[in-house]
Amino acid sequence: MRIATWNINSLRLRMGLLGDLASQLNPDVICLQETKVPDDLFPMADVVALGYPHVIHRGMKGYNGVAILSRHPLQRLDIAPDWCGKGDCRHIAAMVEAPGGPIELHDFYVPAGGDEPDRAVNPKFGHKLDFIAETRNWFAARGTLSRAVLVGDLNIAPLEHDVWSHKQLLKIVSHTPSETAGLMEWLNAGFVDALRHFVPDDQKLYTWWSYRNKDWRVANRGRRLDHVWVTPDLRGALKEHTVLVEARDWERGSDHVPVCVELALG
DNA sequence: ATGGTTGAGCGTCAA
Repeated sequence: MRIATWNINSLRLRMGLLGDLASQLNPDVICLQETKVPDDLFPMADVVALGYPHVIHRGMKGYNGVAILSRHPLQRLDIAPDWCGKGDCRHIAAMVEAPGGPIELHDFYVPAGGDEPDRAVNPKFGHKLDFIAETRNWFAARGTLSRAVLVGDLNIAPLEHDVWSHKQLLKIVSHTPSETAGLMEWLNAGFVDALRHFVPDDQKLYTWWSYRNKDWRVANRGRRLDHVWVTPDLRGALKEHTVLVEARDWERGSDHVPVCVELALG
């Protein structure tokens, strides 16, 4: 079972690149964030033509938006609350048919949080902290989960080597101590960091490079904002991972690159 | 400290 996640930054603009992702990574399931398409305009026919007939999506005009595309049947899970009461299309979940039984799959798009890491002057930062506290509490209250996978653009790079300079980013939103501690609490509410299962903590690992760097590869000022978490019972099933770094050079690409994890289920 | 770029949609906000 191959599960990919990608902040596509507009699904309709990058439909062709989604095809490149599908052919290069061969995922069974693709989780998207920032689709930026209202549900009534979702390009269902194009997605089905790519080989993903089982689709759920939650979109709105202009911002946000998440979708799960699958080769295997899905059953939508509507058990989570409306995070922070905003109704803003940042989470979608499903039970996915898989060898050995269904997998519970969560696709998240955590608020970016604005520029100023101070909730007193920047409500977007407060929203981000509240969001990750709510999600952590909700998963913790569910007790020990099994056969669950959580992916998405979590907009936080939690570890020192998840950013190009730990020291220079400590006051930059995405790597401040309140965010990284909050994300680790959420992770520890029942998950294992699948990408760090494959790549040791002392090695640099990025999934995002700003549009604002002319030559992103030379500067290499990346951050690991995109994540794949699995419940501990699936740790032994983790088979391989891919961070599709070359996608950052795709013509009119996203500032995030796709990430894929293969699980040996059954 | 600042500025740099992109997308949605048409002024400006969000990232």
